[in-house]
Parts: sequence; structure tokens; C-alpha cells
Amino acid sequence: MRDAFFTRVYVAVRRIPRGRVATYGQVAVLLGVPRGARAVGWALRALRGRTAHAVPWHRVVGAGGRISLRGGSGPFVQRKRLEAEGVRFVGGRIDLARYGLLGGSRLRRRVGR
DNA sequence: CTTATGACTTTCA
DNA sequence: CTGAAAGCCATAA
Repeated sequence: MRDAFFTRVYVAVRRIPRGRVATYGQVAVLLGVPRGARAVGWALRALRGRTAHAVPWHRVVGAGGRISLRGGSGPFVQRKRLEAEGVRFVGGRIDLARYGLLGGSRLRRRVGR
């Protein structure tokens, strides 16, 4: 089965719940390619030219919760969309511990500190 | 098959 | 923290 690698990426990204984000590396791991972060980016990049796509690409960020997109209005759009879903940016970064795909910690109920 | 590119990640200075 | 370099994957030419 050598179906398009893109399809797998899109499926994985679609699995990301609303209000949550995942890193390229995480998606790559889910696909079975821990080091295929770049490949994931390549697949998402292909969406740019697509008109209709049900892929929440804005939920995919770089390591550390930082937007990897560069140039153009990409970064701006992504941030805007994430904020619209409830994702909070702190210092231009996202707290993966909370909004991360595997964010064990949930909002509300401060763990203390 | 070889090169080049890129929405990545990690490490070192 | 910022910047450069190397490593890894998939695709295009």
C-alpha cells in the first residue's frame, strides 16, 4: 500500500481535537515516522494550493509550541484561528503542556504552583 | 539515480 | 536568547 503519504498526514491532523495542537514531530510519530517531521510539513504545505480541504492545518505547530510558518500571512492566520478555538498564546508560544495533543493536564483546576 | 527544497528538530557556540 | 550546522523524510526536476 503505497498510498499517498499526504493522506495519512491529513488523517492524523484531522484527528486533532478542536482547541488542541500537535507538533510536526508528534504527527510524524503517529504516522510511524518519528523523523519525518519535515515530510509532514511537506504534506501540509501542499494544502496551501488546495482550495477545499477539511484539514485543520492551523492545529499543527512546531516544537515548543511555536509557529513554524514563515513569511506571508501564514503565521498570522494560524494564530488567529487557534485563538478562535481557545488556544492561548504566551510570549508568542503555546503551552503544549495544556493544549498539546497529549496534554494530560486539563484546563481549569490549577495544579497548584 | 543525483540534486535541491522545505510549514522540522536537536545540538553546539 | 539568537544563529548556524547537521540529520532525517518525502517530493519534484
